[in-house]
Amino acid sequence: MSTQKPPNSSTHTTSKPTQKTIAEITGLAVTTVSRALQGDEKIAQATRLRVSKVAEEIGYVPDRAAQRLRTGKTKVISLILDPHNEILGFGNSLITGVAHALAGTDYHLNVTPQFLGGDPIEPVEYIVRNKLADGIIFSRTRPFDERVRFLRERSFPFTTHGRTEFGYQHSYVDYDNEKFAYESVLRLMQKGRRRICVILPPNHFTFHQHLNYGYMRAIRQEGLQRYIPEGINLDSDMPEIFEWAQTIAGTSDAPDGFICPGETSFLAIANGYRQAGKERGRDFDAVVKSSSQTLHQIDSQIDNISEDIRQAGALLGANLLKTMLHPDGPFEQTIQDPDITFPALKSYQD
Amino acid sequence: MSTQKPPNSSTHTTSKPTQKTIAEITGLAVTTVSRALQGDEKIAQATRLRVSKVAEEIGYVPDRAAQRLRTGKTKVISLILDPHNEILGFGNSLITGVAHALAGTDYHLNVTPQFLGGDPIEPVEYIVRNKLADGIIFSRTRPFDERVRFLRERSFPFTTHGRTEFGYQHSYVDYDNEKFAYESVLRLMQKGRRRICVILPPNHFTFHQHLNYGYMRAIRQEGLQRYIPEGINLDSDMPEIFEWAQTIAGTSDAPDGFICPGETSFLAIANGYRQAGKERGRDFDAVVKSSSQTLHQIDSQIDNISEDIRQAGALLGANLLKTMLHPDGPFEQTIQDPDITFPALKSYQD
DNA sequence: TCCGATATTTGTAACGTTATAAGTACTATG
DNA sequence: CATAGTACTTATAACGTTACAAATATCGGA
Repeated sequence: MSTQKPPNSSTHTTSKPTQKTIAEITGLAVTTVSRALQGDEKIAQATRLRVSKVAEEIGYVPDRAAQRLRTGKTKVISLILDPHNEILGFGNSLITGVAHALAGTDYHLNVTPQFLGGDPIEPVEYIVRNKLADGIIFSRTRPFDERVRFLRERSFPFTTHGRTEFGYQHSYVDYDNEKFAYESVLRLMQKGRRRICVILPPNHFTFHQHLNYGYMRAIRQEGLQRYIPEGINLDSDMPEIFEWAQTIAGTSDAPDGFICPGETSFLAIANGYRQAGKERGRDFDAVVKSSSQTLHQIDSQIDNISEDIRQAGALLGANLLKTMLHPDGPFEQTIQDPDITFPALKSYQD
Repeated sequence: MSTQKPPNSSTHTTSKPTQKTIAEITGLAVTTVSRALQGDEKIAQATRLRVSKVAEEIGYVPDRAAQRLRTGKTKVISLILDPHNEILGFGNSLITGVAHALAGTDYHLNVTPQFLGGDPIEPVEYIVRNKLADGIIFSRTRPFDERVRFLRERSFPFTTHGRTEFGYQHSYVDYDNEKFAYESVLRLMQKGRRRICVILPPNHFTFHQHLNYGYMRAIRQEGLQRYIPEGINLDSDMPEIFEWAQTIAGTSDAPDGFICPGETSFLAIANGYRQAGKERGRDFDAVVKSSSQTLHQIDSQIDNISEDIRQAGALLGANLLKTMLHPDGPFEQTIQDPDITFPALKSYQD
């Protein structure tokens, strides 16, 4: 038994296998291995098969840093999330949806936190500056969103959750908040409510406008009185909303119907009213927008209009992938239709 | 004016500045620039200053892919998050905390989703396999956690939220759930409650044991009857808990005190009891563990014991950084003390 | 003036991958 | 049998950074 080491034997002992390892095993050149792994048609099918089999056997995984350095592509999609509490589980649902869209591709999902109170442009600038991703997804879009402008100027691929009001187009996924608000008013009227209040998001968000339009359209059409709280919005802390609700519950023109585009605002309002001796179903009703069936199942009297956040995430991911594949293709724009399935009114006679 | 291009003129037009650009401007070698930027003491201070000034001016940012390829370090910390709804805003708080700990270092935070129902080892294996991070943080730790074993075997740096029961040690941050449960029982007794029920997490989690120990210690000490629901746990859906609560509320030995290690379980229980005609404060009381002050501020009668998740994140980040810096140093182990500050009992006479 | 010590800078190679251009072998055609 | 085409493979260089070894300059002392 010889202890001598042949001069050209590479010591693939425990070190991570690379294309070089595959090349040595198969006797091919590294270039061939690389192209075979990419599925290049110019490489004989037999070779491609052999290479991928060996790769599989030795547990080869491409070095993303090297790929990234060479190609300039990070193969990463960044999802920017800010910690608003509007809809329970919003972040997780969105993540799950995007991850679902990315499954099967070689793209990784990277979640970048948007700090409370921080400028929304910051994480975007940071990602572009350091080339941390090939594409960006963000939410809470504004009519003239700085981030959209910034990314457009640099031709950096992105998709937004929510629309803008710029003259030019871009890829987005949005929910038909106008319809949600409109239908909510009608539903509350069906239940005999006349003093209908809507909780709006801060007015710098585009979906503030949409909710407002839908609400006002129904209010005017039905000849009702507009009731939009001042000082309170969808992003207010629960205690703030709670206190406000408790206060107004005692007034003579207290609302008897609420449109809550999120669960937390509803919970705070219901608690505030209850503290003031008012009961839901008897003294007031509400239509709540939620992503899960949670609230609805706890109390079937709460009218629930669903916004499928997970689906929104999946659409955002798919739209972004398309946008990156065809930079000059059409803009992928999707509007989600509210799922309006109210329980029959007769059930209230029980 | 000559239109001829000197042979060696590099065209630093609009292309991204690199160390080479700095080298050309300063007349130094690329190596010198690299070492100057690293703050190497062997480089003259004057040079270091000049280099960093030029770098600043031309907007140089290091190419992370190149650094990563060369050094093998990703400079990324991965936080694995699963979408449990136990404590409201758990994920966001944890992210914020870790990000805070990482601010000022050159580490990036990468959030990896743990899919519901997926094997917890999967994201860990994926990260290690593809070398997507230098360190990992995860939560929901189990007594003999597969992930801990996996990472230990490979000497991959990590910190956990929650302890294990392995013979060997590792870095962690945990909350004193034993104390939380114990103190909760005492508090409910103070309020005159005797049939005290605790909602426990699934029993494969370590903090199930801790909560159980604390609860049982107090129960035995006070000579009470143990009340632990079957079929329901902290991870059950709200509707499930709601239904369970509604059912037991009607029984003769219905609990009059609840220990809820999370807000959602409390909300479901309170709703279930209310549906059965029972009111909190009159028919039952609860001690709730929460991260925000939300619930407590909505209703001051809810006794709240706080778990500072944001701080936990900051500690996890700090612990992990230390662990990575001193791989053979002592294990960083931190236990968070519950913040027990109940409102005075006399306030209930109002 | 020469020597060694100290301070500072530099050239070379490499991390793992892929784009480009260039090669080789085989087959069909005239 | 030369030639052109086809099918496939390969050598070379480069992405931007840093580790290592080597070079150069500066200075005090004998």
